[in-house]
Amino acid sequence: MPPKIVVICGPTASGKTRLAVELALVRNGEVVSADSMQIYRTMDIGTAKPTVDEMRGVPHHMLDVADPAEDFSVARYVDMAARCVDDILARGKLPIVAGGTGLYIDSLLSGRNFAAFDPDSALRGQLEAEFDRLGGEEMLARLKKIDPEAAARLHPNDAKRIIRALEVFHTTGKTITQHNLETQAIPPRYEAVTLALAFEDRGDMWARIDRRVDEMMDMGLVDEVKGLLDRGIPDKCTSMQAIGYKEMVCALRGDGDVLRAAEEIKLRSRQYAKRQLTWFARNPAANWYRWDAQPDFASALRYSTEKLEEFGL
RNA sequence: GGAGGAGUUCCCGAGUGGCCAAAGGGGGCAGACUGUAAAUCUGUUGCGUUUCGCUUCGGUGGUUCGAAUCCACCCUCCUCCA
Repeated sequence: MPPKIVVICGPTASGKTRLAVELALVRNGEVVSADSMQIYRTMDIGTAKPTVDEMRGVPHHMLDVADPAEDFSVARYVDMAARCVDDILARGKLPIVAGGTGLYIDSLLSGRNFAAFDPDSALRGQLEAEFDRLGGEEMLARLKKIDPEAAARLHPNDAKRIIRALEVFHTTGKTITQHNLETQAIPPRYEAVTLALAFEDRGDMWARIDRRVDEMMDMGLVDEVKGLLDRGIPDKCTSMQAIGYKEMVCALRGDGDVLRAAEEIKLRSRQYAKRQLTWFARNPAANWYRWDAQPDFASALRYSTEKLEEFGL
């Protein structure tokens, strides 16, 4: 049997950080972040990275493990996070994976491995150029000849996935469909009890997100982004795709209207939260805990420990 | 007071007699997702008993076989002249 661990997921600003800490305190746990942007050093305010105070002495892992100028990826996340989890288990403590990046969480739990990848390969550049020149229909037709199943699933506009499917075939000789089947056959690395946080009412979630963005502005988001800009972090870096950063960069380079940028950040965060909900809703095993207007952590903690016990933790 | 201009579906905005329930964009809603994932992509968005019917384009009335599109009056807003 794979080792048992805890997962806390949910959309942005749903209280994951706080619940993870509370649970860790009562269950002798350590937190492993599953957040694709909190991995970057110096990106603290805009990613709502837990502060030392918020951590309340509970060890946190997978924060600040990469430089904003580096490229990061799911595969790297899984390698590093799995080591953290295994180490926590070896020390007899409870790993609590908490975060909002669904792909990272699922990949960590599944034990999935990934086909080789090189973002700067000649092949990749060539495929991208061909996609631009020939268009999606043409590239999808090409994929259909080698991997009809993948082609049937993909939309002609889905450039990223069409290119990746072709790339996997050309570099490994296996179709992505075949690769996926093989990786699905790998037994899960961990068995998780999943706690999913959300708000009963969407309007309450939005209000919470708005407030959080206002707080980020008060805490100095603008200066944090200026710092990154001064360091010359290229726009194409993964880190610069983060909500809160790309909008602010745009404003600072343009008319300097940071308040309008903050409104944009609120909007993008709401939309992101919806995508997260869609992702997590796919997991039939998730135990949802839905807040009313105000989160009640005492009650959520009771619910969580109950679920842990049912799960045998 | 005078001269122009404008009011379109949640928002912006096209549409100047039938092919208009009304382009396009935004937002909303829903979904996808296997090395960029806070990314990327898709569907949908007046109502209904849904290959058809009903209500809608500031208001009222009119012209017409037929109007968001033409006419009259009214209301609101904007610009300019007083």
